[in-house]
Amino acid sequence: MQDVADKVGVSKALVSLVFRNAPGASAETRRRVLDAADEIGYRINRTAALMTAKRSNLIGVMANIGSGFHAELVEDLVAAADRAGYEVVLGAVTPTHNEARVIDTLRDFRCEGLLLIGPELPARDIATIGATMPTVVIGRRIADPNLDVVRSADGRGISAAVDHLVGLGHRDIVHIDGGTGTISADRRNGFARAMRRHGLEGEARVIAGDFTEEAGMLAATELLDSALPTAVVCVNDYVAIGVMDRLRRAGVSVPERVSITGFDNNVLARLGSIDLTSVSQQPRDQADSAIEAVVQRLDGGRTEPLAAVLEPALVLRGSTAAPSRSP
Amino acid sequence: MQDVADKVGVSKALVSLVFRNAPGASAETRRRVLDAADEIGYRINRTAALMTAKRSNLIGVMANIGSGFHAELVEDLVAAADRAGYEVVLGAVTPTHNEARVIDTLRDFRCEGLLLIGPELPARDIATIGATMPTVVIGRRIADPNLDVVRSADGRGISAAVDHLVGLGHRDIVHIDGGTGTISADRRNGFARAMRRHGLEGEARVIAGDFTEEAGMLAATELLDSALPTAVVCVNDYVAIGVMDRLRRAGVSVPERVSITGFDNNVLARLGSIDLTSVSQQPRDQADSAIEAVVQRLDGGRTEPLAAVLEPALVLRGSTAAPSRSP
DNA sequence: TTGTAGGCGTTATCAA
DNA sequence: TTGATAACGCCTACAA
Repeated sequence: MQDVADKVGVSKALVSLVFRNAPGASAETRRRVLDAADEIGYRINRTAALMTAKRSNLIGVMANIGSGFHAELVEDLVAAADRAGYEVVLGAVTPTHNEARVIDTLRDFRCEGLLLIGPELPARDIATIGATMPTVVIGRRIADPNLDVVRSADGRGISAAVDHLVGLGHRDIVHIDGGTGTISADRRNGFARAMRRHGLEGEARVIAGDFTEEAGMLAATELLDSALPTAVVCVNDYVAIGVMDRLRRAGVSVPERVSITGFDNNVLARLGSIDLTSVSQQPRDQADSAIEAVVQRLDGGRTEPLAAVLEPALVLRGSTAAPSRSP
Repeated sequence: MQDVADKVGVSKALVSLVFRNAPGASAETRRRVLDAADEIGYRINRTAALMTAKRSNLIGVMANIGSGFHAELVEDLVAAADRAGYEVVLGAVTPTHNEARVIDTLRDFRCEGLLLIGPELPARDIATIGATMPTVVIGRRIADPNLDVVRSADGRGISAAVDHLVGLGHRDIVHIDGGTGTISADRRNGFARAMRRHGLEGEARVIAGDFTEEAGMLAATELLDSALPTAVVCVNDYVAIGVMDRLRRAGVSVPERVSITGFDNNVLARLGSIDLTSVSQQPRDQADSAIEAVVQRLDGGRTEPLAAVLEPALVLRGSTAAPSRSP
C-alpha cells in the first residue's frame, strides 16, 4: 500500500480511502491510485483490513452440503447476501467436522452474523450462540428471544398434499413419517389435521419410518402385506421414491392404483423417470427471509426475535392421479 | 489476550505460546493460561494471528456445491486436509459468483494453496493463478508447469464399462457422449479404443448429447426410431437415467433387452429404483491425492508439476445383464 | 521458562 | 481533499 502511495505521490490513508471506495478522494486521484495499484499488482489485504475495520460484512453459513436442499439454499443465500452487500463464508458440516466445530471456525473468521441451516445441536447450545451474535436458524422450530427462525410451515405442506389427494377423490390415505424429531412431528400433525378436516380421521393411518429410501421400501412392504391405500403421503422425497419403487416392483402401478407424494422437491423428484408430486420448501424465499433477518439485526437495529414461517408450495407431477376404483 | 495474561500474571507472549501450543511454556503455566482464557471467554483472533504468522494453514477449495460429485469431493477434502493439519475454506461457485470471483475471495482469505474442482476458466487464466500459488486442478486435463492435476482416467472408465458389457456377451453397443469439451472427448475416445480392442469398431455407434437427462431421452428416442442396440454406454448418470426412462416407457425392458451404464456413480445411481451400473471417479482417492499434492508443494518443497491420473472403478448394479438374444 | 520491543497492513481520527 | 499518526491483536525475535 505504501508502494502504491509512493508511486502516486500520496499517503497511504488516501489509498485506503480509494480502495474501500469511501467518499473523500477526487475522481482524478482515485483513477491514478487504481492505475498504479494495477501496475504494481497490489491487492488489498483483507486480513489486515478486517483487523481494524469495525465491520467485516461477512455472514457465516453452516450447511450440510451433502444435502441437495442445503446446497440449493446456499446458492440462494449467497445471491441474497450479495444483494445486501454482504459476503458469505460457508462452513460445511461433514462427518469429520461437526456443527460445533464449524460454528467455531465461522466466528473465527469474524462473521458478523450466523445462518444455521437445519442445525441438530441442542437448542440451548444454539441459544447460547444467539446471545453472542445475530443468529438465524433455518428450517428448525426453536424458540428463543435471541434467535431468529426462518422455516416453512411443514404441517401446511403436508396438508396441501392431502387436500390435493382428497380433491382427486382419495379417502384411504397413509402417511409415512420420519420418526421422532420436530420436523417429522410437524408433518405428522399436518397430516392428522388435514385428514380430520376432511372428516377422514377414521382412515388416517401412519406408518413409522425415517428419511431414507429404505424406510420407504419397508413401509411399502408393510402396506403390501396388509391393506393397500389409494394414496401415500411421505415425509420426504427419498421415502417416496422407496415406496414408489417397491410398489411398482410388486406390480402396483403408480399413480393408477396408488398415488404418492414427497416432500422437499428434491432434484430427484424432478427427474423425468421419477416425476414425483412434492412439497417445495421454496429455498429461494427462505434464503431471502434469512438474509433479511440478519441484515435487520445488523443494520436495522432490530432486537426482537423474528419467526418467519413460510408457506410451502405443492408441485404437481405425475405420481398423483384420481383413484381408479372407489375404496 | 492481555486480560488473560494479567489474570494469570504472565505476559502476552506466553499466552500466545500456549495458544498455538508452541514449545516453551511449562505444563503448569499452560494449564493456568487455558483455564483463565476459558473463564474470561477469550478466543484467539485468527484474523490478527494471520497477519503476522508466516502461514495460515488454509487451503482454498473452489467447488460447485450444486453438483453432487463436487459435494462428495469436498467432504473428503475437508477430512484429508484435516489429517494433514490444514483447514479448508470453501468457495462456492453459483450463478451469481463466477469462478474468477470465487478465486479472488479465496486468496483474499490468505489461503496457502488452491484446489479447483472442475474449473471451466480458460487454461491460461488458471495457469496465471498457478504461477502465484500452489494450485491443484481436479478433474480437468490441463498441462502447465505450475499446475498440479488430479483426475480420473475417464477413457479407462468408459473402457471398463465396455469390457464389462462385452464380457456379458454384448456386441452392439452405443455411446451417448457429452458434446464438445475435453471430458466428453476423453470418454468418447475411451469408448472407441475399447470397441476397437474387442474388434467391434464396426458396431461402434456414437450419438451426440450433453450431460442432461433430456439428452438421454432424446438419444433414446433416436435409438427407438432407428435400431436398438443391446447396450448403451452413457457419458454420465443423468444421461443414463434419461435413456433408461425413455426406453422403459416405450416398453423396452432394462436390462433384459438393453443394458445401460452411467458415469459418476451419483447418489441417483445408488437409488434402489434406479440401480445403475456406473463408473465411480473415486472421490475419496482424488481428495487424498489432491491434498497430498498441495502439501507436497507447501511443506515438501516440490516444484515439478504433478499429474495424478487415478483409475476409476466400475460399480456393477442392476442395469446391466447378458443380452437376451444374439444380435 | 519468561518478558520486552517492534512490526505486520490496514483503518480511524484529527488536523492541515 | 489530503496527510500524519495512533490503534487493531497478534507473532517473532531477542534478551533476561
